[in-house]
Amino acid sequence: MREFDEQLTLIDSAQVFHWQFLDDEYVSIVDGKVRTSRDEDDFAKKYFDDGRDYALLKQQCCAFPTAVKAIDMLPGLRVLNQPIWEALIAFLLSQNNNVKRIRGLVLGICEKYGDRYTYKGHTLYGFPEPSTLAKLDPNVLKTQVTCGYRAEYIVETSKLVKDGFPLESLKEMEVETARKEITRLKGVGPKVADCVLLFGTGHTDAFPVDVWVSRLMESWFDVHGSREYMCGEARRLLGPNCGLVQQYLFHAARTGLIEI
DNA sequence: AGCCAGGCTGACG
DNA sequence: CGTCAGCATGGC
Repeated sequence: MREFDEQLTLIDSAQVFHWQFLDDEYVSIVDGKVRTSRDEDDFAKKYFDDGRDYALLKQQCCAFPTAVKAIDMLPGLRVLNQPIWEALIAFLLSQNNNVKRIRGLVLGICEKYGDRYTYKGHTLYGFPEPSTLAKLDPNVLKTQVTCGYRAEYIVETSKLVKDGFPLESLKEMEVETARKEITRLKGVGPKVADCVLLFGTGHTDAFPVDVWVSRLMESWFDVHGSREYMCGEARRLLGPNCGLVQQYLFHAARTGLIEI
């Protein structure tokens, strides 16, 4: 029996956008299959990050009271290991956007172009394949999903992935190498890259800096400068699991749990 | 009503 | 190398 905060991790944390609470359980289509938070197969163990010592995280950043506080205030928050493709599309849509709308866009792209599934009388939709999105006219996508200028990023990226862009091999690379590689995709800058690496390839040392993290780095850690600089400082200060810590910090800041 | 959102691109110094 | 307008859309 897995113990973690499902509402927090799967719905509220903004690391994934296509889970739903139906009847009495959390359900999604992940990698082409119906998944629930109660699954106990090997895929689920990896996806839900079973086996990680989350208590150890606190120890690793014990020099930083606010980090410890954030971790203490959010017990049961986990960092998922998502399929890279799904994380990539979701975070392409996320840029310069708010969480509520990102969820709508991700669900929209699944409903419009993904396979349909039936689970206990509910209809669910999976992520569309790269080849499916690669065929779309960006203007049509823009009309059907209202993702604005991001439509071109989605289609361009889908074409490259369909034609063999090696997403899986990112897992074997050092963060900086993987980062450089994935930012070749149009619409993938430093921040989106770090989200894909943190949530999709298991790079726990990827440290996404968005507007919230930028603010919190200044006020909680007294780190000032460009987002790239903050990124490096975070790794230096918080260590090789700084990405996992980021998730606690981000949520604490964004929800106002801890005052910026 | 107007600023903001899990930013990026391309242009220009 | 750093800076910056422009970008689509909707939440609040």
